[in-house]
Amino acid sequence: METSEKIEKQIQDKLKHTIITDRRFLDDEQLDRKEQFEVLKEIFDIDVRDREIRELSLHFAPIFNHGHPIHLSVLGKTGIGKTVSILYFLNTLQDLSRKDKIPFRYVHLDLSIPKPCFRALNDLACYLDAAKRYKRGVSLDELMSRIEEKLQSYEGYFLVFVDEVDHIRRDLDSFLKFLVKRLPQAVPLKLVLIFSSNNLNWQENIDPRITSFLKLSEVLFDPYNACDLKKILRLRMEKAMKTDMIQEGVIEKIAAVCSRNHGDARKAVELLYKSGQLAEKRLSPVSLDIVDQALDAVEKDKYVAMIKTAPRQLQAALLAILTKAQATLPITDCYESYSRFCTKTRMRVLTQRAFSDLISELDMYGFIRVRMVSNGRYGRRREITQNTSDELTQRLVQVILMEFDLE
DNA sequence: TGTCCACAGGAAATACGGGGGT
DNA sequence: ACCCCCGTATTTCCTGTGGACA
Repeated sequence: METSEKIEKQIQDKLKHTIITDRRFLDDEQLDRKEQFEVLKEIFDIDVRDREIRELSLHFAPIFNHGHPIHLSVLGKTGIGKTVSILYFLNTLQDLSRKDKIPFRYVHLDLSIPKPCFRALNDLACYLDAAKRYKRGVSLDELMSRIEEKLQSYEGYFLVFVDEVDHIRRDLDSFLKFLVKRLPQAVPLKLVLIFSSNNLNWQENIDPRITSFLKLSEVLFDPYNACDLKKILRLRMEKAMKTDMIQEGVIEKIAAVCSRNHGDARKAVELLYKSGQLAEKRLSPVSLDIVDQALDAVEKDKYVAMIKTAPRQLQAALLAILTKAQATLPITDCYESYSRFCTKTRMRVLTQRAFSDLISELDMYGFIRVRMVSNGRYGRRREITQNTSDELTQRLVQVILMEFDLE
């Protein structure tokens, strides 16, 4: 009797302290396009992204006059709503053009995960229903021809939204050459391209013969400021959480922290989500203190998740460094302990050259810091400094060992 | 001031693996 | 079943270089 009472009370307690009522609205991945648009529309309605949308409208207005807008380059950091704003805009554009009986279609080429030219073209072909999904084995030329063939009979506006152009890993040149020079000549349609990128100079490394041909207009997306973030967070909170469980100032704090860092809305929402989860676990409302803890947790999770999915060799390299106790150490020392580890686990031992690249990669991801030190007469070398807190270091070591099935 | 270490890091070569065409 | 082709990972080869030392 007593136990059942206890259980009942625990359940009641838990329910009373539930904070997140619909987690889907705290994670865009779980929303479908339509829901994303709805959320977005509400944000637009409170004047966020007003300027950007206006610029887009002005740029594409000529379509309704049978003009031909030039290509567009949309710039701005990640997580500030470039993709979803543009998609929303394009969708509206499509509706409008339908009303005016203007043939208009668009394709969203999503390169948020980097892929080579071949994949990108293949994706485009798939959207057009011009080819199936190949892994390998078809030449680029073949794909291009098929795309052209498919579009041969279409004469309206055709818009390709190349999302994160600079993510085309190899041969961005030939990809662009196709879109900019070859395709428009091969088919009768009116082609308009939109490129988005978080790198302001993404055109820098492109063959000048293409750039000179490519006339671009630009729209710049600003990072969200604290005020925008506050509006966005409040909206999400109302949709997904019990508002009375969230203390005064929490939203403001998250908005402030995130606007200071990157102005990234996705991260802000993620932080709100994590705070909610943490608070639920503690059976307490979301307080400022909990936000701090969530901030910490989000940061650490990022590193752990990254190393978990990283290639074996990279894991081994990091392990070799983390298990060395010194604060700073030259790469050669690391290489030794790395190669020892490899032989122990019967992995292939990479050359120093390759190892050196792994080190640079680890530096890029922020696991370690590398700096060049010159000893003059005695040569130059790079030195590695650990960049993670002791606690995180231990956790990373643990995770990597687990990945290797070692204790 | 010139030398020269000990490595960095670019470029090209090579190995590899897996899918499609035939 | 065999060959060809492409993308990726790694190796091999090589040139470049900051600055202590003589």
